[in-house]
Amino acid sequence: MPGLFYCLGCLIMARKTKAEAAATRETLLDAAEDMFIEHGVARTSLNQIACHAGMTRGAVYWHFKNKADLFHAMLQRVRLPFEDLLEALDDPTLDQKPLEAVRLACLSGFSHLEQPRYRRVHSILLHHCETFGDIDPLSMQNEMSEDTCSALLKYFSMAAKLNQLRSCLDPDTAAQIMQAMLGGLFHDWLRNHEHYSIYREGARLIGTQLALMQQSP
Amino acid sequence: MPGLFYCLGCLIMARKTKAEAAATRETLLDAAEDMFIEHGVARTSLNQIACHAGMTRGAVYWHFKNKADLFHAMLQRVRLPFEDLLEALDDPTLDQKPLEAVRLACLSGFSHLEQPRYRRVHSILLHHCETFGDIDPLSMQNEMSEDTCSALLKYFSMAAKLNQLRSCLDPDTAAQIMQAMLGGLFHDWLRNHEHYSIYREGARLIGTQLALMQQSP
DNA sequence: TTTTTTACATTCAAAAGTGTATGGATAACG
DNA sequence: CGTTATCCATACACTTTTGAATGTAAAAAA
Repeated sequence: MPGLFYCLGCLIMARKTKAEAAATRETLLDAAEDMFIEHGVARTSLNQIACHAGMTRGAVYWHFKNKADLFHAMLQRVRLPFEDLLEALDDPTLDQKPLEAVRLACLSGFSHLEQPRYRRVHSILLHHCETFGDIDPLSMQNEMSEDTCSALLKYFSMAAKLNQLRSCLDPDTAAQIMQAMLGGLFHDWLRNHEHYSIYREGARLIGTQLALMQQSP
Repeated sequence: MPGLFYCLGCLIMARKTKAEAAATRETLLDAAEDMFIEHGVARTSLNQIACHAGMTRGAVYWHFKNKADLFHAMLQRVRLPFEDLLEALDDPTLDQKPLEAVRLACLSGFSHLEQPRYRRVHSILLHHCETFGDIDPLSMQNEMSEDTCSALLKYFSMAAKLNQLRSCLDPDTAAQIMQAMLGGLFHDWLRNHEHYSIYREGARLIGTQLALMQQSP
């Protein structure tokens, strides 16, 4: 346990190695997640974060410029789930089955979301922070929505061309309906993730919805 | 202009009539809505609210116990939209057309939401406040979701009994899908209400979705 | 090895916000 | 018409939080 000893009755924490310093940075971000979820972003002070991590504000101000900088670092530890969702859509074997591609992309997104760190950070973004500093969670949500909707539109258009979409359903409307469903599921599950698995329930709902949208052969 | 004059170089505001006092209370609540939407609930001080209303904190502390009390009063100026939605479902002429009842209930909810005060307060609840005092917006959202879902389930069950629901779709799943859609639409529109009308777009999407769910005769 | 930089803890000053106490003119009431 | 309670502004004490300054022992560099 290097660098830990007493000096004049006061506990002195000496310099850490680079690896140790990086670890304390992660510890601080973990502690910030905890406090943000429990008390909200605005109502947790940097001192609360430092204490919960077993340190003082000195550590926080060394690793981060201020609270907004720490918040930004916390966000950058996770990638947005819908990017993964879009990634999974790039499967060449699904070119002839666009609705199946949408289904698998949703499943991929759900499974990413169930990882604790992803879930916690997105819960903070959606439910535990107001507009804060240079970070506007609403515009971030809007970006996610637009990305999702445009990707969905692309695949629903393919489905329409392949005559796999019900004739009464145009691709735009299909994409909007699906995007609203995904957003609703997302918000709902983040509010009470301990009650059910978004992977299981989401898969079931998305599956039946896609079946409703599909042109019966 | 009663009760307004100068005294020793300092502007003195004398006692108002009861009607005037009630008006300043409303003015304070309006100002609070403005500031909450612009800066978030946690990051607006009572002084900012008072200044934006053209008064001082004295007025705020006279009409409200503290910030949480003011927030609660702001919420009580609007009723929750899904209560109206449930209200509209109580139409006896629709007993034989439960899916149509659901559609009309959604329309009723949408039209209520487009009233500025409803929209603003719900926008604050969903997007501009963290858990605050004795008010937990997440549990309020959960209550709204559960109420909506149980009402939807009731009517989708009726539809199933009347053989108006597609056979591949059980009432529970139908209610969950519809509730996710409504929640997604709700969040989406509150994020950028200036871009479209939830009444028009919502009506269109809900209509096609219900058509997808309906058993073709 | 010597010097410099790092990785924090501690301390301090300043600002902001809250709650309360006080004052004061007048509307409301008897 | 006199009294009282009201409606709000002002002033004060207190707490909380922030950002910066300082100290320091060891890691890292020279």
